[in-house]
Amino acid sequence: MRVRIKDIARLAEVSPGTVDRVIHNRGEVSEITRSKVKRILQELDYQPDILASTLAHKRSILFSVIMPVSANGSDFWQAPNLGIEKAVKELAHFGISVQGYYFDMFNKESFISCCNELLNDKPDAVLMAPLFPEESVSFILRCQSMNIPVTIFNSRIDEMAGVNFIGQDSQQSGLLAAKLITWGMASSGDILILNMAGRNYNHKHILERERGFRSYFVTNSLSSLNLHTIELTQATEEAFKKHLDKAFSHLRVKGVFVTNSRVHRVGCYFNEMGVRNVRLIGYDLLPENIRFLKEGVIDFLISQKPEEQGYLGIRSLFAKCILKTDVPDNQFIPIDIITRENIDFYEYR
Amino acid sequence: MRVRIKDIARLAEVSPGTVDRVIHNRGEVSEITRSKVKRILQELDYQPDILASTLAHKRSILFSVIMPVSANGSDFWQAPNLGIEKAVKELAHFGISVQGYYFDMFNKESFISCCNELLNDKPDAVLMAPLFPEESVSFILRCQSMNIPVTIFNSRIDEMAGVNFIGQDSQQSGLLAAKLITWGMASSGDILILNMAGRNYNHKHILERERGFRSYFVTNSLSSLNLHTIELTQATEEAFKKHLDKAFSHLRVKGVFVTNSRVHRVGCYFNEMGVRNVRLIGYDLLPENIRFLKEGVIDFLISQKPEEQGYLGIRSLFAKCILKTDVPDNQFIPIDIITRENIDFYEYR
DNA sequence: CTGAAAGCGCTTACAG
DNA sequence: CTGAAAGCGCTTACAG
Repeated sequence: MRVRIKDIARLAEVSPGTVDRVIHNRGEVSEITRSKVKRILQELDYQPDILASTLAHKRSILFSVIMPVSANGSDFWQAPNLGIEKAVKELAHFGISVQGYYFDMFNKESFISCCNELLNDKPDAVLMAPLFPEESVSFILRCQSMNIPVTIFNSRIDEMAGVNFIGQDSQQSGLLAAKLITWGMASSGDILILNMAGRNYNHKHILERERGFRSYFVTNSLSSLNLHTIELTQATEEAFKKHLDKAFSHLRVKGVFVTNSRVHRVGCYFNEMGVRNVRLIGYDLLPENIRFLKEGVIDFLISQKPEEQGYLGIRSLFAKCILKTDVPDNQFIPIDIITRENIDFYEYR
Repeated sequence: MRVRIKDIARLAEVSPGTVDRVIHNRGEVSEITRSKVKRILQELDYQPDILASTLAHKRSILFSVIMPVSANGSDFWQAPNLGIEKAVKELAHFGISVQGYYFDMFNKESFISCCNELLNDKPDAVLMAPLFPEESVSFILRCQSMNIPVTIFNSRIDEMAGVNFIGQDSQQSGLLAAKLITWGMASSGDILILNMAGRNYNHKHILERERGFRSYFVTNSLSSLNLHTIELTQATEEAFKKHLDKAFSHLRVKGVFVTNSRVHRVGCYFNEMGVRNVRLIGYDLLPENIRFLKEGVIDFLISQKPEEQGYLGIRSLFAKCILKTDVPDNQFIPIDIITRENIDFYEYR
């Protein structure tokens, strides 16, 4: 039979109310009874019944999520919401609700005002995509001073005590991309690395992917393949085409690695120019990318599983706030390899 | 504010007890009040508070799991238990406990006696790996006559109303294996398909993988690659070696596809005989397989995610018994592609 | 600093 | 066939 507060109370010769005060460190208990109750709690390994607890509370818990607003077209930032909704549905019985705060990822001010708004609403915990490193750190410090736990996802910032991270190992994903793009590649030639982030906002992420990608060629002595990084950040459509035209006319391009989700733009280029037999690999299951994957233009996509990141993010806050269980400092998301043959089984449920 | 039984009772001018009787079809209610209460329940879209409900019940729910005992060495059948335990931990607050019944997968009698034992314990729901198709069907029928919901996992049996399935699309996984083994394969040659199931018990599964694998070569007109199926079911170590020796001396073997988790045996053979540059692909993240994957002897492993199957299995029973929500007839597990570059992120958590 | 009592929303005997 | 009361384990005013 499970140990109840009532049992502890009887053994400690106090009332249930007092036991409750001890359990939750509410004070107003003499040191002597406190230690006595504490001892018995430990001896019997008392575990609270969180169903009864949440039922009695009848308070509702607010989790706040702060991340970029999903831009038109590239709706990568819409995906986490699917996972968040799933988690909320599962946990709705515990009186959990979620409030989202969406900032413009190219506008630091909008991030800061989101942060302020969020703190005004006094959430019980925060899940955040820390796109602006410095501002994120100072925001986290503010949260911590208000005793609000924080979990970050998608991109990392420097280690901070008490902050949990959920996301992918970017460098390893680049290394995996290199394995896939070179696997069984017979002849020598050139491989392009295309960086075309919307802007520099998340550079660390992207750089790590490229670093991982390049390291594979060094480790495996693939010197017959030449790597060329092309920076297309903020490139116009015209500049984009010009760069690729130049590369394809001067080099024997065997493969193209796009370091983010814009790989569909290269897919378009391939189709327009009739490029064939050039391997193409990039990130994220955007609808445009999936289309090219199914057509056979894109060979592999690496998924960051943004939905799962959102899901695990909320579960992480739940564990911290309600269950009071330990949460791992870092939860690394698997690096899923998606092809036209298995894509159908990766729709988020 | 959430609608409570009390609210319904007041509106229907009856007592909470009567509302409860209507909600759970307990009978002992006059048709006239029943329909009145029913109407109001629907109008207000009453949703029970399952926390309060389980707290008041104070009964415990028993889920039974029936699957093969994990054989020595090949512990594929140990993996589902990890997921099951994870689910039970998450749901422990709802008073759920799990009892496992393990049969010898080569012994039909042991399966049948497991079934009988299980039913004696009168579980609230059953999760089962239906290795013996006919006996499984008759067992399911017995469960259904006792109003015990059933979810099956890993392998399918013919469609049965009310039975939910969780598992992988075997044919598609074979097709994926073909894509990976041929991707960028330059020259012509031979490809071996090795069937070495312990016995014929799960033949359908295996056959579908082979069928999917072969279909890829037809669809993509890969006629320069010749496929050879080698049956090694129940082969001794000696026969195994003899078959492979023969194949490797007569054919220009470019790749080997093992249709189940025994791919590590081929890995051993490769190491012993110094076989190099032959692609090797198989199933499941057994420790022996992972070792060869990390060494670069096995190129790809396809994971059936047995842990996730177990996890989803229990969640499926939970949804049916406690939440009373709809559960999809078929839940297809993603077909994960595992390489030495991403294996580290696929340990089950 | 401590205890008795009422309540969270649902369920379960029991009485009529 | 129906209702009033007690209880699940925990929390929260309130009284002392």
